[in-house]
Amino acid sequence: MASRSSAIAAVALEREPRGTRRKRETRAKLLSAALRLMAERGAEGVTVSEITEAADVGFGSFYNHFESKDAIYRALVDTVFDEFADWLDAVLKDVNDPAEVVSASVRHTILRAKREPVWGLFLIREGFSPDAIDRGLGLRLLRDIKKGLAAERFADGDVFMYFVAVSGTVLASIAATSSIAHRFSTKDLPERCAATVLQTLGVERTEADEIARRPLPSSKRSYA
Amino acid sequence: MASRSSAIAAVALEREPRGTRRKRETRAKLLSAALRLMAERGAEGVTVSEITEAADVGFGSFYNHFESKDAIYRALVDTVFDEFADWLDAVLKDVNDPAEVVSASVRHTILRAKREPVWGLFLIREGFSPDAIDRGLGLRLLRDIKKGLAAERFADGDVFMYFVAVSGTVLASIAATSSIAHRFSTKDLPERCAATVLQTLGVERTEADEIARRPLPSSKRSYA
DNA sequence: ATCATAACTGATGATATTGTCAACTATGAT
DNA sequence: ATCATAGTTGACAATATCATCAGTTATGAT
Repeated sequence: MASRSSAIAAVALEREPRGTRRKRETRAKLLSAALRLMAERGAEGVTVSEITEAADVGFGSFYNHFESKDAIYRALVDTVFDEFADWLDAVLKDVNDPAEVVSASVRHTILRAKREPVWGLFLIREGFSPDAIDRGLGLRLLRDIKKGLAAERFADGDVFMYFVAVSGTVLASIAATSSIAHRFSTKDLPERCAATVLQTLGVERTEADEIARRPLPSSKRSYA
Repeated sequence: MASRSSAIAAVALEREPRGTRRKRETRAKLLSAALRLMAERGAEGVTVSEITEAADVGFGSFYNHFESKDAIYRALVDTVFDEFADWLDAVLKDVNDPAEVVSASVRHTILRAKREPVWGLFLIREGFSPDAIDRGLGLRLLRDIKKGLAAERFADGDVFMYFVAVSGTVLASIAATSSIAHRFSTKDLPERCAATVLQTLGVERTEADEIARRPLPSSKRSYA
């Protein structure tokens, strides 16, 4: 085990010099700390020194990687919204039924929010900001809804309303988990949310339930 | 017309001494300025001096009314979420059909967000914050959904999912208006959103469309 | 008209935050 | 082993923000 992991480390070293790795890790620590703090208190409510302290790096290091607080925030939005959309595309590239694509996307999103509450918090906090909808996750959803309509898989209807209904329902599901949810069960929330969304898109109730419970196409690879 | 309104003003003066009115107006100016600034930049991203400057009152006046930035923010949440819920209750008190209550609530909410974009911005910015769902608007919606289920007006289903679907769809409608909406028409958005929401609750499509287009019970009185 | 009270005001000192920089350390090439 | 380079670091000065307070103005009762 030890020899195996050091062999892996050796290979990694060969590909990526220590210096480069060190820099990348500092940047990653800053991004991760900023994600947590900004999700909890909002982008503006966090100071640079709080970020560097939480990341356990020197104050000055921040400015080696980002020119301002706003810059790290923008980098964060890119990471959260775009990288996850790319990951979804990779995981679901072989799924042909648009209904199943939407269902699996919804489930993966809610699952990740549950596994990484900070990620979920950031998603709901920034998901409605005017310049955030028009990005990775949103564009991807719009595309899938159009596909489903073209294939007559969804009931003939209003693309725009379908889009806001699906995105809004998913975000609200995640948000409600940490507020009123104490009075409700959130067991099987990914599946229940997927089923509700499919019904809104006009899929028959029993079929919606069935699709929402299918084995979830997944991946061993981490999100980013 | 002029004599009528000055008569009203005279009565108001009699009931409310100038001093009291002055104080109330200062407070109102502060709240209104804070609403605009916090909606645009987030609660934490605004300074007290920015608020007093925008409100056109002295810096020190702020602390006559609120003990901190956080205090004015909380007062704002109360205003936005609770007063509007009370207003909705007053306007819709004579409507008996739960489907029509939900439809009219949805339409009024979107209409107000359109008339007062700052109000809408604040609603979507704070509507998902963990302690904001569990307030006026949210509790009211929950109550109406339960009523509709008890009356078997909505399809038998998951109260929690119904709640998040309706609230999420409304918030996302408002949010999308100022982002991706440039590629879609938002004509009749209140009605389209109400119809979508009713369908999600299990109301038949043609009936949902009809309810969503009924004359909207309204009121001459302002919201607050 | 006079006065006590309530509300407003901006200057002030205390504190917090920012962005820069010169010194320091780790890295990897020679 | 030596050295140039890249990356890290915290101290520092400049600036921003906060909360208080003593002085001012408006109000309304006598």
